[in-house]
Amino acid sequence: MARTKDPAICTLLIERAAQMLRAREPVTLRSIVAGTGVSTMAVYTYFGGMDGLWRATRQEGFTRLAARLRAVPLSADPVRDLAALGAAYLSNALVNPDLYRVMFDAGFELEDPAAADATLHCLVTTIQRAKELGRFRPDADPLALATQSWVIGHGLVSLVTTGPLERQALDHGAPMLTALFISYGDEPDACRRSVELGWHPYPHPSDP
Amino acid sequence: MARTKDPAICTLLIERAAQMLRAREPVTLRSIVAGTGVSTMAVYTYFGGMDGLWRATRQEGFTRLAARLRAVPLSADPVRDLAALGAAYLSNALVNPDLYRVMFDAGFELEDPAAADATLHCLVTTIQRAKELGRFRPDADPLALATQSWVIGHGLVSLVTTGPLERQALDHGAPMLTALFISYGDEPDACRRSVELGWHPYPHPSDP
DNA sequence: TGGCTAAACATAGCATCGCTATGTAATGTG
DNA sequence: CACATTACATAGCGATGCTATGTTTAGCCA
Repeated sequence: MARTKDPAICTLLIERAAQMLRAREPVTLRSIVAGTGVSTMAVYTYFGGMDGLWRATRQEGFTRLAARLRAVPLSADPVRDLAALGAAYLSNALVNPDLYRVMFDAGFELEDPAAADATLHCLVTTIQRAKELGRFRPDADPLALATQSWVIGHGLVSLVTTGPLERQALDHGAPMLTALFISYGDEPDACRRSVELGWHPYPHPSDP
Repeated sequence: MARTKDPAICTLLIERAAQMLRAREPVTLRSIVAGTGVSTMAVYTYFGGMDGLWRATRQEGFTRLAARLRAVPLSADPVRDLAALGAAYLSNALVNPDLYRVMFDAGFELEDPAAADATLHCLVTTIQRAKELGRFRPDADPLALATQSWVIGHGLVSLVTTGPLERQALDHGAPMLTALFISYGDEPDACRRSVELGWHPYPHPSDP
């Protein structure tokens, strides 16, 4: 055989793309490799072209999202945790809005589709836990509820980051999730308390 | 003065852009004017560049959406009508998914912002009507409920058209809207009936 | 250990992109 | 009817993503 690909360069290019994305600079083939010492061909040997680099960047976005969701401290109250997970979802998207946009760009394809499923599964297990504690109806479909929570989170983030809604509109998340959870059988008063406890809609300034 | 701009050419260019968008062809300056007899400069005299043409296309998207919402037949049941409006929103986005994507692209700016507000106002008036009939609580905020309905519709459409969710996931719209309306005070059984009556999630093959 | 092979990487150039500078034709007005 | 102003065509510029080609380096086996 011959030389082996340097994984450091691979992550360097993705990191640089994400960084330029956040800086609102145009992400072009030549601007990415400028200053790194590597040539434009690296993008092709590593990712097969710009499309591949966008795909890898999308994957990076899901990786960061998964890390952020995994960092949410879980409690004995799964409904509170669901709200906390939703808030973390919003927080992640607001910290890297451009990375989030790339994640859901046209031509949605990942090299590792399990990464996207993992984030949903994170919600599903928490919903399952809520069911076992009798917070939701026994016949509640965890995947359906997880999907509907996702729809709310994505709808909010998407409309806020692209402009039509003000940042303050994120506050709608709490009552919307509350309405959704109640429709799945949770007791209204307890649900409101739990969601209020878990809901922290505004992002930390930190950015992992 | 001198020659006056030909509005026919203006609409022709927008129409062509929307058509190429739907055909999944790359929308480039030269490909747009190819075959029309007009030169590339027309895009600059009419729209000031490609950005202006995208902005005009975005506006066209809102115009079509408004027409579709206005075409929804209203009934004596405003909650039914809300569901019908939501379904029409989904229908419009599914018929022209690429036009819909352009509408909410980064750099959200319209030459006529009232067009976007008009669609929301369409929901607000129906919600107001529901309040007057006692379907929602007297202290319900119509704009908040309209915004939250929008979030659900946009979240669904966005996740379905970009890939992560299957088309069948649109069925989540009805229970989500039901949960939302109930949280605003509607009587559960009546709400379910109304939403079911108004909900037609799948688009007509026609495309105005 | 050393030579062969294949993969990683650099360089140069191509087609095409959006855009602008410049020239021409057409139209409304005095 | 002549002029000035605007619409539109043509040509070309810098920059884009990508590819063809050459060079260098790393791994395998005799």
